[in-house]
Amino acid sequence: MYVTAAMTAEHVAETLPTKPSIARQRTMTIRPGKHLFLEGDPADRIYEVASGVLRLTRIMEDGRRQVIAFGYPGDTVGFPSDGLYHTDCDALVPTTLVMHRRSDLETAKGDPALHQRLLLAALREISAMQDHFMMLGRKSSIEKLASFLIVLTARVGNPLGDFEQVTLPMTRADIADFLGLTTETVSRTFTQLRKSNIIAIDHVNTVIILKPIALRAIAEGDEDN
Amino acid sequence: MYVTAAMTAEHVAETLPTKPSIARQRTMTIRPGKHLFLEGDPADRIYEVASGVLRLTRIMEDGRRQVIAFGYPGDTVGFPSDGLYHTDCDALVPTTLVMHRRSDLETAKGDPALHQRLLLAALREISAMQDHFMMLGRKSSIEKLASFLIVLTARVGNPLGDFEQVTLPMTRADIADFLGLTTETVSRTFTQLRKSNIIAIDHVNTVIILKPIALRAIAEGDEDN
DNA sequence: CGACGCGTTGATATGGCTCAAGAGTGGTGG
DNA sequence: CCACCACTCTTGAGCCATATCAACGCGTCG
Repeated sequence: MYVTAAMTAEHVAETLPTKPSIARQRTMTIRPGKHLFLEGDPADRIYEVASGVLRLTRIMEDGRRQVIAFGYPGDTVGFPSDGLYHTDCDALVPTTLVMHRRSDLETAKGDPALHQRLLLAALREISAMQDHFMMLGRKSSIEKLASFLIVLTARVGNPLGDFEQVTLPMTRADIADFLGLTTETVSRTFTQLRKSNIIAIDHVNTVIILKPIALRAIAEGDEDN
Repeated sequence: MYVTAAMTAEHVAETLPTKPSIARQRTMTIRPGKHLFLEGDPADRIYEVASGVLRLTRIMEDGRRQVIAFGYPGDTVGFPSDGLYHTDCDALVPTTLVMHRRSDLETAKGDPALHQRLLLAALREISAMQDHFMMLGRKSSIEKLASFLIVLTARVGNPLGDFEQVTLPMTRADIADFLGLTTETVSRTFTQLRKSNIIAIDHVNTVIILKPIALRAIAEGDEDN
C-alpha cells in the first residue's frame, strides 16, 4: 500500500465527478494526531486517501510499536478482517478521505467498478507488504533507510533542479518504527548518507537525493557500506 | 495467511461437493521441491491448499531470502498484483491444491460465493501479514520463535497426553528466513527453550509444548528471558 | 561405505541498541 | 520581540544480542 506507483490522487479526484449516479461518495477531513480508527474497532468503513498522510500502527502491551504503513494519496486503508480493524490509524498532517462502506468491498452488489477498485487496492496492499517483509527481515539499517527514501521519492518526490526532493511528514521515531530500528540508528544513518554526499537534509524533514543511483545501489545491497 | 484459525481443511473439503453446479473446481498435486510458481510469473491461477504445506519466499539478488509465509490447509496463495505473482512458491511436502482462475477473485461475474470466499481470504492475508510485521520488526529471537510455535500449534497442533505436539515440515533455515534470523540462532533458541523445559524435541522436526502458558508469555514479551 | 545435507555447539566479531548529554526547533505567553 | 519550555534530533560511549566463522555429529541416500 504505502508506495505503489498506481492510482494517484488525481485518479481519485477524477473518479469522484465521473460517478454522478447516486453520488454516495462521502468525504471527510482528519487533523494531525486524531485517530481515524483503532485496532479492534468494528471496521464499517474503508478509506481512500485523497490528500494528506496517514500512519497505520500496531502497539504491543509493553509499548513497542510497529508502523505498518504510511497512507499517501491514492492509498486505501481500513481493510477489515473478521469485521474489525487490525491496526490503529491516525493522521500525520491534515488529511482528506473518501469514505466507502465495508460492503462496497465485501459484496459485489453495489457499484461493480468501485468494488473492483477496492479489491485491486487490497491485492496491491498484499504485494507492498511482501516487499516490506524483505526489508524488515533481511536488510541492514542503511539498506532499510535507502529503500525507504527511494520508494518515498518515487511516490511523492518533487524535482529540484537536477535532483529530487522529498518531504518527510513523519518523525525519526516513526521512520524507526516503520523500519524496525531505533531513532538513534535512523538519525545516525541519515548522517552517514549525508556525509557520503548521497543525500542532503533541509530543516530535518526535507531530503534531497543527490545521488539516486548510489542510493538505489545501497537499497539493493550492492555489497558496499 | 500462515496461521489464522479460520477455514480449516475440512471446510475446503466440504465446500467442494456443496458446489455441484458446473463443478469447475479442479485439483492438482505438487511434490516437495517443485515450484508452483515463481516471482514474476503471470498470475493466472489462485490456489487453496487442501492438504500439505507450501512455502512462499522472496529472494534478493545476493541470495538473501525471506520466507513470506507457510501455506497450510485452508490457506489461499497466489494473490496477483498487476497480473503477476510476487513471491516464489514451492511445496515442503506433497501438497494438493484446489485451483481457481484469477478472474474468480478479480471479477464478480462467475460464482459469487467463490468470489467472496477468495476476497475474504485476501483480507485475512492482510491481517496475518500485519501480525508478522510486529514479529519481524520488534521481537527478540526468543519471542519470535515462541510466537511461531504458538501460532503453528494453534493451527496444526495435535494433543499428546497433557501436552500439545506440532510437526515442523520446514528446515531450521526456513524458520530462520521466516523469522529474520540465522539457522544458528534458531537452533540455539530451540535449545534454550528445551533446556528451560518449555518444549521438548523429538527427531528434530517434532516439538512438544510442555508449558504453553510460559511459551505464550515469552511470545508476548513478558519481560523475562 | 562415503558423501552430503542438516542440525547443533563453540568462539569471536559486530551492527545496532541503550544510556546519556547536548543542540536544534517550534510554540506560547509575557 | 524575546524568553522559556517541551520536544525532536543528533552525537558519543559502551554493551549486548545476534551474526559470522568454524568444527563436528548424525542421518540419509547413492
